[in-house]
Amino acid sequence: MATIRDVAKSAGVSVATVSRVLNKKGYVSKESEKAVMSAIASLNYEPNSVARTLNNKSSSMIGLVVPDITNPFFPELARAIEDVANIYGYTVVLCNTDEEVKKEKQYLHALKQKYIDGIILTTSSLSDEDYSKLNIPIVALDRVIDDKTPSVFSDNKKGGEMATEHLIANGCKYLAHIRGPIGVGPADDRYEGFVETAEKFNVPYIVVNADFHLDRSREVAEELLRNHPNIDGIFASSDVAAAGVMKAAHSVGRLIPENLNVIGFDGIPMGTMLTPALTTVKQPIYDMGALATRLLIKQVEKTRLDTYHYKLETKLVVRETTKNLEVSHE
Amino acid sequence: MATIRDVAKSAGVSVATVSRVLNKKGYVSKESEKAVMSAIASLNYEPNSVARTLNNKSSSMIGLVVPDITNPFFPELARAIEDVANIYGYTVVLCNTDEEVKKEKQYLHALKQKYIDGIILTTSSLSDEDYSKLNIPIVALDRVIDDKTPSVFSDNKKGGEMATEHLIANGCKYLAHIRGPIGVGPADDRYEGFVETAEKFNVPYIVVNADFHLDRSREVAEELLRNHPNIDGIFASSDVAAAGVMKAAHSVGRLIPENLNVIGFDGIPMGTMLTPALTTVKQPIYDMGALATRLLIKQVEKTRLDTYHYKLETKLVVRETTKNLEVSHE
DNA sequence: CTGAAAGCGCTTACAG
DNA sequence: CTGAAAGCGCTTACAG
Repeated sequence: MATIRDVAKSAGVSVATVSRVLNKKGYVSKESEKAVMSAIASLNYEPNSVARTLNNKSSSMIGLVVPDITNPFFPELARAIEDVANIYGYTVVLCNTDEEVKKEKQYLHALKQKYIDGIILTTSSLSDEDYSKLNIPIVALDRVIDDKTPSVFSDNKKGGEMATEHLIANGCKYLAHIRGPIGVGPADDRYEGFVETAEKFNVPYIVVNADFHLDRSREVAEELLRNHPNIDGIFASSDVAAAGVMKAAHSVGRLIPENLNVIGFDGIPMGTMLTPALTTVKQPIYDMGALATRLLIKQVEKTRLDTYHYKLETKLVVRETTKNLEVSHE
Repeated sequence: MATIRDVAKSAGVSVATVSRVLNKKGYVSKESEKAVMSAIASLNYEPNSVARTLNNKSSSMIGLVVPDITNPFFPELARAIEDVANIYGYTVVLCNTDEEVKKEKQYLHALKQKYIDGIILTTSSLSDEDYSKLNIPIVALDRVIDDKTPSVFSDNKKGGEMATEHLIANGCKYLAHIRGPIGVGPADDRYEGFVETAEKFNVPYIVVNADFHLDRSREVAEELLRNHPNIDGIFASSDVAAAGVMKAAHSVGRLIPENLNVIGFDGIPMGTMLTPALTTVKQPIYDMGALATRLLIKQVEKTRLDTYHYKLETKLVVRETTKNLEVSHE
């Protein structure tokens, strides 16, 4: 492969001059530029990015840290991130941490060694100072780390309210919430939205704890439905949990939506694949990923951010697991 | 950050000696080694991987090229790849190509610039020579590129046979196959397995063309079920397509599995989330990814491969969308 | 067993 | 506007 020396020689100039035209930096006479350009073309020269990285301490790579790409919430996020990274000439390194501190540390470390330019964190097992000690631009996605770290997340509380209002508007008289993991910000916010709305409208409700996973949600939902057969509206804290609720309803012989409304949260593609298709509160997943990446790149390129925290709107997507129970009773 | 010079100075040796202990290469006296080790520890020194890469022309990174990580077949593959890459000290760069030649070329190019050590391809839009010209170790995953490129894939034909046999064993008298995209190897093989088995057992069948996507599969399945109401067993070429079939069945009022058996292919997690849970032919997705990565790393580290092409077994996973129709009629 | 030196392929003050 | 030289932080013949 041709190097910058080869180009310099072939163009009859110094490597410094070649470097200048490569980077469009500093003065270069028209003639020199021409000579360099044609040398580059004829030698099929491409600057070596590793050598550049070593000098610039910048690799044009960003790291994406997720708990587990297998969780259906993340692929779309990853796609968005990669898409906009690609537009700006960055490449993305994928890291699954399983929320393990050790793995996360190890990855952040490895990324730093590689002069990674920035990191998008969708998990945060470490302490704030661990992150700031890293001294690499970070954007928090689907969570908030601290005030100084830019973050992108959706309005989970309002989403919880929307879900609950929808159930109530549909005539549900006894609500339940399959709550996500306690202590996880988005899950807590959705819970709050649920509780406040149910109370605001004076509708009785029950909350049961689960995680975001299918099996656990299914179990608790089944028990819930058996013990409280008059529940007629369930808000699950994630779409996957809602799928578990649907299975539970099937087990106990409840018909969705005819005598049980179910609504999820997230808006992942799986929801459309269910039968009946899942009504949900959709987060703008792709937009979240895209925005986070833009913010990160801005930081990398030292552009001042005007806003640090972006709360994006969620949207009610009515599909087939909810319907107006009063109308249907007629 | 401390550099190798700092360590050398602090240990009272030359950088060459430090480098030797770092790489466990060449002779170093016990004493020098000790001095270096403690200098490393006290300075908290870590070798700079970019500088190493520049020298070694090896980055300890591998590229993963997928059409779209959002396709639910890929996250598990990506996870497996990242897991084993991590074990061997490699990091993975994610590239979505949308099967576009231009994007793929651009990525392969960028990866090469970064001295990427190897590439796993789950797509192959380019010509064989484009790949060999790259001159980077490659492993083909879920497809075959050519004889000299190691590949990992599952036994799609046999999988198709298993699916079909299962339907027949369940007493299905009139079969249909929702075929995947024509010309895509795995889809073609599943199709062949279906046709041969149906003919072998002399069971009438219909094949309709679709892609691997939900909507198209749903459409063709709905039309199929309307026009041929006596179809009682459908083999869909992917789990996502099977989800489409389930929606179609629901639309036309067919009950699964009571009077329509449905079986998918892939074994992605979504299948378990459906109600009823999807019977499927499971590919060993994680194992495929893991094996491909091991093969790639072997090549990178110049270990001779004894086998180039690995065809892995698929497995029938009976869940809730199939049951013996004859028994149920009693 | 060890060090001085060249080299990986760039970038960037500095002097002119 | 341009080039010689130092430097980014390592590795690796080579000579001793």
